[in-house]
Amino acid sequence: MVQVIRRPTISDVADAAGVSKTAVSFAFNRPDRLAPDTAVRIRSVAETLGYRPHPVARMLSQGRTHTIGVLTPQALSVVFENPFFGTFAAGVAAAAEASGYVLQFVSPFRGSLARAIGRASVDGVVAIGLSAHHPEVEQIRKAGVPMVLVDSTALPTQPGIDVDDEGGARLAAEHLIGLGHRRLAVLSIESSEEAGVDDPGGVPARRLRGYHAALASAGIELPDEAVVTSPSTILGGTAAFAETWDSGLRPTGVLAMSDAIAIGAMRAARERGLAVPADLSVVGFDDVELAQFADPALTTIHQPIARKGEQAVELLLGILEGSIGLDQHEILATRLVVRASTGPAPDTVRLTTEGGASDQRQV
Amino acid sequence: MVQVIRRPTISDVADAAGVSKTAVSFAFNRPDRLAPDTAVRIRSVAETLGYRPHPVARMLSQGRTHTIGVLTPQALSVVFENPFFGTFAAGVAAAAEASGYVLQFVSPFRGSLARAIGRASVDGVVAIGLSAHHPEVEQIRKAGVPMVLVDSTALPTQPGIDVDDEGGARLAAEHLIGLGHRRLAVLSIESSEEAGVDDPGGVPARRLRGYHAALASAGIELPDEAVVTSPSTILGGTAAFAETWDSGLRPTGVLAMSDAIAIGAMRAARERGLAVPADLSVVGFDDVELAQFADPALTTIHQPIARKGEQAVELLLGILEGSIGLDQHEILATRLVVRASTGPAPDTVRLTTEGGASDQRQV
DNA sequence: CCGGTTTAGCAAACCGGTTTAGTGGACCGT
DNA sequence: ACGGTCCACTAAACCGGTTTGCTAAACCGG
Repeated sequence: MVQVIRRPTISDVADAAGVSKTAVSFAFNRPDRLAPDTAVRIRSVAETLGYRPHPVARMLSQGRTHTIGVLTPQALSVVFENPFFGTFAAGVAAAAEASGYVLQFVSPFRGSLARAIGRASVDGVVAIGLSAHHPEVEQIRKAGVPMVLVDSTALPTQPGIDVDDEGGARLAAEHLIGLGHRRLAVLSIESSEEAGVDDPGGVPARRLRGYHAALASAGIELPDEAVVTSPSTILGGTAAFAETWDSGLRPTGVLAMSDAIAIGAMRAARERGLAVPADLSVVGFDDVELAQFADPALTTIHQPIARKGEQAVELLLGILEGSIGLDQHEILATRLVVRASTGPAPDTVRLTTEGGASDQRQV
Repeated sequence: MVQVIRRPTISDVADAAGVSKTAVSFAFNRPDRLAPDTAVRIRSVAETLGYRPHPVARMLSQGRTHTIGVLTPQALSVVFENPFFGTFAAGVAAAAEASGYVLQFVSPFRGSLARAIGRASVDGVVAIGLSAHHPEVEQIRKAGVPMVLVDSTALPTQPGIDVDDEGGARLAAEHLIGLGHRRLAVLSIESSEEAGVDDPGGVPARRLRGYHAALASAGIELPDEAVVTSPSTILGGTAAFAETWDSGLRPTGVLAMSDAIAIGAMRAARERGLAVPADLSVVGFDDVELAQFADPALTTIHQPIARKGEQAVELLLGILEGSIGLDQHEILATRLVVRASTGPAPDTVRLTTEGGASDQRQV
């Protein structure tokens, strides 16, 4: 009912032009194998008939779909709400579009990513935030689908793209330490997968190591209760800082593992009468677009989010055409971006400057 | 080279189980047509062989892809950066996932959407922000691909989902008028397509009509130079307000056609020493997540962005299975959400309250 | 004028499933 | 013992392209 007029097939064109199916196929794909004027004639017949090669049929016979899948460990309905993912997807899309590839998003189907992959018609896959030790990764690899892991553990036999999370985290902590902060709190993020929370190769663990490294070499202690984990959202950050503060901790600096959490934390701080950065310094992570528009503008660790997406598909396409080995692994640099949410520690202020931060409530 | 181990086909399973291809197909799709134990046996053989039906082959023979396309008039690399689109996509994804459909995003290929659709393997399409008068819409319809237009002109023969832009805009304007504002500026958005800027059915035109309607019935004039258009981004809003203010206009209220523009305008206002809402009231449009986290929290017109996406695919799926006619068109409600970015007009303040807004700089 | 090479185009196999139209045997009532 | 149903399963056609191997004609130099 829906499709009244049958779409013309290659046979229709062949008949109308008085040639074989082969000739029509050649007219589109290998014009050099036809006399020039024949090719032109066939194409014009095809045009008047409104013929378009059926993409699915073409996929089947060529054995390639010209589609790359983006694998997410969470449902798409949650993942698309995340601006970080949006930027990553934009990068993926840019590279895919440039190479004429189409994008398909793949999320767990009835609880299983492997099942979902089986239903997807893709040449290869870019997986974001999927732990390399995830049990399904092995299944997918066995299924023979080339895959690039982004933000995952570096695995020798598995191509991947990462950023220098540990180095970035260290920069963040060193920045606060350099400003005189000694009492710090870490607002950690939940790993996107259930099992991965304490995956030693996961992003949260890597960032935590970076924080620890900087603190250790400055001889600063980070008590366990000063590390609290929450979902990487503004509300999550608000709740996490509230929990920290209300439990009696009085940090002068906050190391947040995402910008969303950092912004939420600033909100909670303001609600408690704290001024940022006069009373509390906050440094985020990721440098999403929003970070520069926050109030105050957020000091954070920049990572090339979109670039990660581009690199991932470039790597994947290289693997698909066989020009790149499977052991390729790239680590992109992170850097500190100082904006307005960090400043000298309150204690230090009294010693070095005078005035400045007005409303100090130290404990 | 890449795919060393050939993926098992239905014939492999048939041979291994000593049955016909048909039987294997039935074992998966119509178990009732097989003796129960045979079906079980076949499935277990398939399992041990690691057989998964080839999705592309299945698409070809069934004539359905179980994929719905999301059509965007701009490149995906720009569209994914837009939080509004992210929320819309989340809604689309929620409905698609619930029905077991896969998502494919389709953007112009070599400048043409029709070309892109021709390359896409989808059962139907949800188009966002595509003018119904766009020349390509007709091409796509002729191609026989069912399509639901979102945020487009209502066309009698074309199913669509819209929100009450005009009514929402009127609410926004009435809100400011009710607060005593008389000198207003409108920050308009560029239509997503080049041609559509002055499409009388487009979203910007509809919202502008709503503003005008409210102003007209209050007897307030809106000079042409008080309507300025910019891209729907924070920076766009900053620039637009700057342009307005620096050209000598001194509005006490701003009607922004998107939240991003509103937030940008607040930023520009603050840079000029204006306090929001004491000196300037700003009302946005859309109610994206960010609106509630802006400082001050943004008064805006709420529209059900994600719900629009859900409705669109529900409508599309209904059309695909033939249970819904092609003339269906839904208009979702909008409503005013009052937060902290609007308040009494400065002039009025002196008359009705005393004190309150401190730092008034009227001209 | 002749054997060898190129050129232009075609028939048929193939990709991996689904679906239609049977087929042979078991079971049934009479 | 016999015609009719049912049941369990299969052979072959089909979806709409691409690709391989081949043939007949045109072209070539000697």
